[in-house]
Amino acid sequence: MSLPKAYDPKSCEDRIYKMWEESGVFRADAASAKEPFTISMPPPNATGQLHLGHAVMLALEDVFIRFQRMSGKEVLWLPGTDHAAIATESVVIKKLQKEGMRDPRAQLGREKLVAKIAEFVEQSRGTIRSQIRKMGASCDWSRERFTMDPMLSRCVNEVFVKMYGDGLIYRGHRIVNWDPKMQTTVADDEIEYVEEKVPFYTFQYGPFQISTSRPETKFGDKYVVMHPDDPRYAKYKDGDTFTAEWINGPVTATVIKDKVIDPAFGTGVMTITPWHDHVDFDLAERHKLQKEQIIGFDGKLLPIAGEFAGLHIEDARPKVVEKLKAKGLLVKIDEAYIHRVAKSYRGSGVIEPQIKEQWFIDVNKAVVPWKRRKLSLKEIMQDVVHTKLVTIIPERFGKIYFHWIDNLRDWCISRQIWWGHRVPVWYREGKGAMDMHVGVQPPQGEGFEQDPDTLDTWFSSALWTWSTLADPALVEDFSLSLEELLKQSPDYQKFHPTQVMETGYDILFFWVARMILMTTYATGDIPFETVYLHGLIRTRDGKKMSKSDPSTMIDPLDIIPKYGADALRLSMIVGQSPGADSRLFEEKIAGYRNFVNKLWNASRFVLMQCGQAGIDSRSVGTQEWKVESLADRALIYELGRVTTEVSQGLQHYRLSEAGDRLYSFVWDFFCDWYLELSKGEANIPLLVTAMRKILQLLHPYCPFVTEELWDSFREKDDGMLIAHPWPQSLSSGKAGETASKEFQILIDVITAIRKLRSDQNVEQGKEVDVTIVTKEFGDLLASQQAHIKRLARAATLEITDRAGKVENAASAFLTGLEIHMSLEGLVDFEKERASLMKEKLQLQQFVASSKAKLANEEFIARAPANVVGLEREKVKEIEEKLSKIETRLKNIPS
RNA sequence: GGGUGAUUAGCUCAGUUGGUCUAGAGCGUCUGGUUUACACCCAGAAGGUCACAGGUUCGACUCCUGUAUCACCCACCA
Repeated sequence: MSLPKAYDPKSCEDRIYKMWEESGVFRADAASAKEPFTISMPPPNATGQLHLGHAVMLALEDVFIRFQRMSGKEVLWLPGTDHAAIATESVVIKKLQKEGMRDPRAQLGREKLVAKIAEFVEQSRGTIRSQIRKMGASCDWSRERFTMDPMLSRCVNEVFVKMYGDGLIYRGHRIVNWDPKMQTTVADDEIEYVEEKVPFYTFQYGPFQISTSRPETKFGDKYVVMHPDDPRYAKYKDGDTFTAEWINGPVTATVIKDKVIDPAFGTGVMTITPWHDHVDFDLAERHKLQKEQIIGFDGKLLPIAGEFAGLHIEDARPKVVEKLKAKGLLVKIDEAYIHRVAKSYRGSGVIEPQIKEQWFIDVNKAVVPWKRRKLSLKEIMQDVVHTKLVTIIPERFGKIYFHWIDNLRDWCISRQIWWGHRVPVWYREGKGAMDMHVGVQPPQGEGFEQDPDTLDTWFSSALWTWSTLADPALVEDFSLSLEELLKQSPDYQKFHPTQVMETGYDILFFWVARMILMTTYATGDIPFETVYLHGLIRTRDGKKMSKSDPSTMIDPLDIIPKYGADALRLSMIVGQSPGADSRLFEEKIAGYRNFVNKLWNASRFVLMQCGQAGIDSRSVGTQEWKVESLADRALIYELGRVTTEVSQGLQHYRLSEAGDRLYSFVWDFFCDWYLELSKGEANIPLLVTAMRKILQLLHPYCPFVTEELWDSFREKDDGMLIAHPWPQSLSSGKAGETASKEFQILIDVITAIRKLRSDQNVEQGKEVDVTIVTKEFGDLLASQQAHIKRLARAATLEITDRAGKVENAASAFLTGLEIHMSLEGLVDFEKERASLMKEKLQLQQFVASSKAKLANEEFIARAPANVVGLEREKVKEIEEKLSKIETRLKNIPS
């Protein structure tokens, strides 16, 4: 069998993926006796395309999954998509507008628009499915879910009803972030602040001067607020009233004193607009002040604005300023004022706070039974992380998480858009009051009308780890409570809680925190044991890749055909630490493409050796392989070590470290030395065994090449590599360690000779005579002379222990035709001895001084007991180190 | 304003309980190479006061304090 000279990912990736998928290895079995290992794939938004953020998520999770699958776990990796309420609706509306529809909401109506969005989503999900496959993700497609599937929707309703019953969901008039463009509320987290330079006006308001950047909201202002301790305004008392000339004539205003006012800012006095500002709203609530709406939900001024009514706020501003100026009330304008404007994270308009009736989740009400206490949702979120039921990697995000919870306000869950889960509440005119029905199903009676609002998209995705595992066959069985439903769902029983939640740190609050909140509340169990957070992928210059600037974007779909999915995966995993942003650029990917190719060629070489020896590479394992050479022994030892280290690394989610270890093992040890030395005297059974192990170890990282190569090394009883058991680490004990050390000496000698040749400008390829003078390693080097001769191009090699000509007996000398100088490579042991001696001396000094201290009665009497204890412990520790150093010194041949 | 992190070779980054780190890798640069797989390769070289200043220690890139620069997150000012 002969393989092409270079690995061509294009020619095999799709074929291999198809083979895996059709074989059924991706499919999890809820009836299996094996220990489960579950990851719920963070569902990409059902809009548009996958980007590098998704690619890194898929790569990391696939490594976890493949490792655990090979390690004998029953793995479930459940894929799916999120309906992404606002994001999707706004994408589709924009699309329709581009196609010429002026106002799609009004023109189509609810039902038709939702149908249009559903159509778009279906298409988009198809794209996403194929992109996930391109990355090699070995997820269980038979269990693919969508947040708006019937069963997932039912879970949403179940949880809503349960929370309502517990008094955790309430409806109230509160100030919310209103997006006039999308005509919906937006969550606190979904707002980002953009700095803008705007004029900052100061006006005369009765006896006070007040400043504002938004004069157009000031029509209804009839309170002035100042700090109670501000001496400038000491003569005014809380509750005092006065008359002020204002935009549309005189108003009666009231003085309010409150500590939120910063006396140092502006004039230290402000008027308030409670309907359109969070802080003012809180203040108004505290002092029970009147609130008036100034701006309509369409962003235009209401009748209270008098002559300005109907104007859009943007247009009204200069006109209002003009009028105030004409009245002589404008004191000054500061043109360089930096103001932070709230904008929607979803990329639509400027946020205008408004008071609206909305649904909220109360995060402070202590009604949730947890460990024989009643806790609030906030407290539950804190408890599960504090008690390490949920571990966050990297740890520092725990702090950020707690900080976020401390500042968490009630969560507004209703949205005024149409795409999403409709609030499961129905109303009808009743006798005197409104009839309200909150239920999983619509009410029986006549005349009920469902709440027009939909739920925040994170409400449904917060249930993702388990709503996806509820048995869809039971969706119509409404006799079952949520608890019973889950009890009767085999997947839920087998695979929940999940083991790892792997996602970007940017959605720690949006999603991870809310999953912990909702899942722990709804199921009484955590959603996952470990949270593994990855960082953002940035450009080479450290900039964010943004859709608005396509030149900064790297599209996985451009990279994969060029470099292969394996190379892309490696470049996003190796050399990255969790939670840290990283930069990606083509050269980096090319570097890992080269590695993949190196692996390919190493296999090719091994296969060639098999061919030359007339051995079938697929039936070597049945033969006994014998350990022949020093290199063989060293290989076995190193193979054992790398297996142990990689297994441990993967177990502890240290993917980068383990990957890096494999990279250098394969390239620097296996290819550069073992394969080179095996030329001419290949131990084929061992070579094939090593190759098989390497493919197994690398498979989680680069599944495609390894599976492709596996075909050449697969024995009769082997299936696909993806399903092959993870290699056990062979232990070869002391003998192996010695072999490894001796092998290192051989490498050092060869390297040293090569370096000498280079220093002496010996022509490449020209053979020289070499003399090595050594006391300790004569036998070793003599047994390896063929290798030294070949790899260092030595015509003759003399090894002697005559140290006569040499001052330092420990250093070796090389004598070529014209070369006679000292060789540095061999003195490692000497150096080691020297450094160990130095360390030993230092430690001995410490032990001596410390013991003297401990013998001193005065010290013992005066020092606190724990200090003495610590000192003793430290002495013990150092003495242990000393004894280790002793043994190491003894092991150095002298 | 509060918080978190980063600062190691020209560039991108590793360095997990302080002691084989006399600080490594990849890319780039330079020199030389058709050696029984691989030029997506091989052999070598140059290049670092581990941001700065103190402290703890027998010993600090690693721990502590402070400073500087950068990045991000949270809150938000009328």
